[in-house]
Amino acid sequence: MTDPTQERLLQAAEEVFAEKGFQGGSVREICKRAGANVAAVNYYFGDKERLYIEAVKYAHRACTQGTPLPNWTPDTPPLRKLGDFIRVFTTRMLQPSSAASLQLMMREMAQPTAACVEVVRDYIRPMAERLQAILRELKPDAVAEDLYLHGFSIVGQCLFYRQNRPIAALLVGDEGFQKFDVERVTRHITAFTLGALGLADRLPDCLESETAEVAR
Amino acid sequence: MTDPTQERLLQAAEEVFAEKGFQGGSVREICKRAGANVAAVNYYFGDKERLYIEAVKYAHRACTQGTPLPNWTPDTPPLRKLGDFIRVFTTRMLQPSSAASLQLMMREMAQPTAACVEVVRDYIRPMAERLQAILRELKPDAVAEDLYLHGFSIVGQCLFYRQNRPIAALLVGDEGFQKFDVERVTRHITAFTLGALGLADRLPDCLESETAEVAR
Amino acid sequence: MTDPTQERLLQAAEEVFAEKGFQGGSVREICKRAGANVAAVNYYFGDKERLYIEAVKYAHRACTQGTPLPNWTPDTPPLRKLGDFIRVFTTRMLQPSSAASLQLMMREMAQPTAACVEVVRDYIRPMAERLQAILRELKPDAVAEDLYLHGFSIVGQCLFYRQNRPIAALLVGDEGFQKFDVERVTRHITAFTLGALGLADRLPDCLESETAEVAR
Amino acid sequence: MTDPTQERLLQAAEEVFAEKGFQGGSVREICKRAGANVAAVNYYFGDKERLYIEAVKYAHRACTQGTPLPNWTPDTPPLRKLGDFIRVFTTRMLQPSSAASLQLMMREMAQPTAACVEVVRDYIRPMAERLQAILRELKPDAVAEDLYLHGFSIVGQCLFYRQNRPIAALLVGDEGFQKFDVERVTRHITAFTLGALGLADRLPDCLESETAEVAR
DNA sequence: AATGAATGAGCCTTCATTCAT
DNA sequence: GATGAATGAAGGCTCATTCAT
Repeated sequence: MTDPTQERLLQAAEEVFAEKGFQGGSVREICKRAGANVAAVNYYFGDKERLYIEAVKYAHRACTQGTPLPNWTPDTPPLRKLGDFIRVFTTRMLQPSSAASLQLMMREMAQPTAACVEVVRDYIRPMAERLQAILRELKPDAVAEDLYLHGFSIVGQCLFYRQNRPIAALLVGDEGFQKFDVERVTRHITAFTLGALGLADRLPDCLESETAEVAR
Repeated sequence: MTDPTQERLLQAAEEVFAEKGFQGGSVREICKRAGANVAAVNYYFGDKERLYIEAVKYAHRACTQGTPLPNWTPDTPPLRKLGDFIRVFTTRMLQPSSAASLQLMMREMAQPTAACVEVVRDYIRPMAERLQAILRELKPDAVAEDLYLHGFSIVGQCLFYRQNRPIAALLVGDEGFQKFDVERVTRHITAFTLGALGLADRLPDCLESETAEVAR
Repeated sequence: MTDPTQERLLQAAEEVFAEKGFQGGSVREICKRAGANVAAVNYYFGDKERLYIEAVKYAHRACTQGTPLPNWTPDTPPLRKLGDFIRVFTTRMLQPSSAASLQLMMREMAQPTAACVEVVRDYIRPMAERLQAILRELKPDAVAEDLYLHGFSIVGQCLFYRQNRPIAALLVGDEGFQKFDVERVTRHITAFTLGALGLADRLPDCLESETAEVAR
Repeated sequence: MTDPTQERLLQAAEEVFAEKGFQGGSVREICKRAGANVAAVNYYFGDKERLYIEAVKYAHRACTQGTPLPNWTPDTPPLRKLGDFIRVFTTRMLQPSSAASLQLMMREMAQPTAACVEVVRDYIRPMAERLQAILRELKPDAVAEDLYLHGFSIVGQCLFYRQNRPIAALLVGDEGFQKFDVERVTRHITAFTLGALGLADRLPDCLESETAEVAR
């Protein structure tokens, strides 16, 4: 992790695998891009598959660490938390900085490998549980399955902008897609979701977060 | 197209590419599975990439034809159309029959290739325009971009169940995911969406479609 | 078998494997020596191991076909058969024509692989049974195990000249080893064996075979 | 030589090279088995080939020291010496204790390397000369070449049981080969050889050695 | 003296593709 | 028109070896 060659290999692997997939990316290209020897992958990671898994985890780490959730206090109101959550998610989806990382994650979702299990366990489940907790505060009487359905609806809206970005861009044009920036999408999804929860009038409670708090 | 060998090649390519991706799937395996000669791919399609594109289009055709939209009359109320649309989409996402086709589509979304352009033009854009038309009927004063945002929210909810199925299944368990069947998910997304549109009380107008109408 | 490329591959494999062993010989070198493509081995034989097995069998065929046993008639006396057998064996061991073939066989004996089973079944067992039959005629009252011990003693004497040729040549010098030609070794082993069988006075009955009959 | 790491490397090399040959055995595995560093081989022996040579010599030392010739007195009769010699040789060939050592020696015979010269000079030639001396006592009038031929016949019979053990075991079955134990083979080869020397009636003079004398 | 991190050469195999038939 | 034999390129990986410590 601290070894600079290992770090460069992970970065290169993230880019190459994101661009060409596990099968399409070659160890040779990754090493070349990382300025390392052909044998470096086997030396540091054992084999190509393990490098891939580590690259996926590295990618997810890059995605989440770049845009963390705010540090809520015990008395942060749940609506505020929900607004924060949506904003963090849309930010992750739309900011171009971590394009390769997200691309790699999307590949992993489409065709899960051994990496998926580790990523879900280490990174996704904690996020999911935080969203469930927020929704439980907002709908204390709902059964667990309904909470999941609501969570899926919220997250599904956010993920759309990354997972189907090429399609959306083809539909509305690249310049058209530019208009869907973080701010606009966040406001839309927040309003859409509050309406669905029957809390349309509480929209201001959600959006008062300073954007500076979550922007990196 | 009418050549039975060509047809078998497309089916085999759909399966293999869905399972292993473009790079992972081999021409040899596809030909073997289709009972054709090793050179058949190059003979019928020119090269592997063109076969892939045709397989993606074939897959999308299979997806849409398997679960078509109902034939609405001019006086079908828009809410009913919206309900139908959601049901058709969730059905496509959740029914296991067309697993390979959808899997291949998901791959293409995650990493668009030349096939993506053709699929969007031939199959996705028409669907998108129908949804835009429905939403325009429901919100005649909204600007085009807001209609898109609403459309993305609706479709994003539906796509979630396919694009992130492995993750969702890991979160709630395989047996837990079974509970999210077409009926339940359809009702949830319809209700969630109507609420977001401020039409929560109109839910019955959406759901009166006989399921037989959309079941294949 | 009839394919000239396949034939050349077998010959090249025999030489290379004889010289460097299974691990030491490379597919690349074999193909190069055979004037074939690098992929030819996998195309014709599947993998390196199968090529090796076929090369060993090819080598044994070359050894045995070059110096076959004479066609005995029902009334050929057993001593004559024994003399023929010894002469054929020493000829195979000492004639330089099939050096590579024998070298490869010796390697296989020292470290048997999957090829050994097939060679024993197809080529060695028939020879062994013929020797057993001859010995049974000469010693009708001996138990089977004693016949094997005698057979091993006879064959062991012959094999020595090939299996330990480098050592013997180092002991007596290369020019000294030259003196142990087929004729002399045959006479010695025949006389030694007849003496061991208590038939020393019958030596002439053994050696009357025309050498032309077994020389190639 | 006295360095314990060097000793462990030699033992490990003997085992690995015996099992997989020079090319098949890897320096890494040898070092691992010896609990030494990857670079230890190059440090102690220069390169892999020199380690191999030392391992072969080490193996031959282990073979001969494990079953030494008895200490004959000047008046030990030659027939007794011959019997001892045969027994020592068959014991070395058939006792399973030194399997790895002998296996490695057999490999070296089949494909002599630089190690062969040294082994012959240091270990084999002395043995050969002792056998020549014995035979010279028994056949004082024979020419040197005939003495060699007789020596080769004797040693060839013994070596057979090791050099062609896999083949013999395939011919008579593994359990069948078990019956050829040291005692039986020794008696057979001794009797066979005495008969060949025209001394069949002197068999008792050969076999009176106490077995304890040659057992390790 | 002795180590282990790091390397470049080479391994076997699979691949998509072509060409003569 | 349609095939299958044959190919060159490239794949992942293992190897013996070296060099700074």
